[in-house]
Amino acid sequence: MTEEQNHSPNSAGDQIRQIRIQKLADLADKGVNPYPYVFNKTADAAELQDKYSNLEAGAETEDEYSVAGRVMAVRNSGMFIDLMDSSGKIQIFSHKQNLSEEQMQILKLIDIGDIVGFTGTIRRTPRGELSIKATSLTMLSKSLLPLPEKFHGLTDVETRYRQRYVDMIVNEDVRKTFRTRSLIIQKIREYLTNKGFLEVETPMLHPQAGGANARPFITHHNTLDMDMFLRIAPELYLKRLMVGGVSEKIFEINRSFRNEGIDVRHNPEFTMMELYQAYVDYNEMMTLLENMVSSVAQEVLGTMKIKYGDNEIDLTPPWDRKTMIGAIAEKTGVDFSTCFTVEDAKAKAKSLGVDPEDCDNWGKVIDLIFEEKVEPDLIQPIHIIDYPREISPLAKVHRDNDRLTERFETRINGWEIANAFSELTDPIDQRMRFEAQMQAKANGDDEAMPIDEDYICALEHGAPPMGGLGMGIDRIVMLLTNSPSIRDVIAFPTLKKRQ
RNA sequence: GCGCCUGUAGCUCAGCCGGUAGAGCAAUCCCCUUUUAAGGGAGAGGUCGCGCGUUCGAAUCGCGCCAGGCGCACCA
Repeated sequence: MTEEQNHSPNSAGDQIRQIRIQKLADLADKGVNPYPYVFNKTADAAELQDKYSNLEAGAETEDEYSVAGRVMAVRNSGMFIDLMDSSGKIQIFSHKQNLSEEQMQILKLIDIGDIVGFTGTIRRTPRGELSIKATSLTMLSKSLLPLPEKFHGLTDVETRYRQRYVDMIVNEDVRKTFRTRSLIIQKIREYLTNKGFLEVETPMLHPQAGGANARPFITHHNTLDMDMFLRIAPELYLKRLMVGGVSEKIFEINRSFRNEGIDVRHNPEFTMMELYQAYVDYNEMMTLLENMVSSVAQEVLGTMKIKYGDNEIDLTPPWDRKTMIGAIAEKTGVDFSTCFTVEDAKAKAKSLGVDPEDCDNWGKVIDLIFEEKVEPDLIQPIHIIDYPREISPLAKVHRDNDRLTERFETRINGWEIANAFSELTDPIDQRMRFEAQMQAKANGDDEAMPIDEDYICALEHGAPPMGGLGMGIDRIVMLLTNSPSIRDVIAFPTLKKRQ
């Protein structure tokens, strides 16, 4: 945001800023660089709070430390300062007995929001607050703009997202969420590398968008003079790597982009983990997923029983498994395993109060009924298995039923958090699946996958049988941090440009 | 894309059956000087999201636009 947008001339904000710019000049007059290069910090706030937790009120020590952080509150004309670093807070006690006249002058120029370093001895005040009795102070960064109010903080949702740095300064919960996000991803990485998976990277710029049913972002490469697509999934490239055989177990954690609606569970760019393992099927993927997610929860939160909103969710494996058709039969009493035609399926859908108008095949009808009748009630973790062939163009046909595929989607709290298959490795079948997608596209399905000739070529060189799994990282983070919106777990969520 | 709600000082909010704006915090100056939402005093700070209309007069009423939230649609 530019200064012009943020501060109209003569506004209160601009006055505050002008006063602080004057303080920069005052500091310069005293020979102080308000933006120096280094500071020798010797302790974190939390470290000291922990180390001196048994120090009695009123006790003084000779132990000297240098701390640094952001000034969050000033009391008694600067005698007491709450200093916050990324670990926590500690109080600074600045008395004229302990500071030079020059230092006292600089103290007067400190504002809430400045980053300052203090050196001094540890004491606990008579009122019980652990403090650094300052013997020197160092301005480390003069802030020019005021922070939100100390009591109510920043609550305006738009400002929180647009100026996330302010949100983070003021709201400890936000900082904590992003630390937890980082830890979750680190633990997933650890889990997979410990199991022998190799982390790889594949292109984000694709000549055509594939690997999922979604509308892509289109961009243009000038020198090549060709349109390119931001990837909607890494899937087809990861399976090319499996053909190549760099490793029999690979994974990628990175961004995908989908040009679709934005809501509490969708951001145009989002983070997915996809993994592939040779010589196993989707059953192994279910086991791997539930073991991985539950152990990550255990490591990050110390428990497998998590709270999300009003729900208590138990991630302890094994998770429930139901076939899609079985789950529908259980919920509605209608058995689609003996229903073979689109017309028959549509008639059954209507009898259940579901409108199947846009469904042009059996599989889509089943999927629609599942979404409307079964999905909303799936709070506890569950693998929904054996999806219809028509809606699963990259999954191997089910070994016992050629109308279905060996595919599952895992749902937690009603959300799809993972999608996995026994990967389709038969190049002849894959070509037919792509052709069926092209037919769907011709019939108006603008999210149908285009045929990827090079991918088929890769399969024609021979891909090992393999299980593959995709997992939405943002949604896992939402669950493990009890965040109601995906924007709470993405540092800088996509927002419309201000005009 | 559709529906509902929101937008007033840097921040958090009043004011909204029309008479051109208030509080607390932050900031400024003074007092106080072992406080912790420190305290006391004084003064300052505003194109009331933007535009057009109705009206003698609009933060307030109407229409349009912008931005955000929630729900629906699409999707992971």
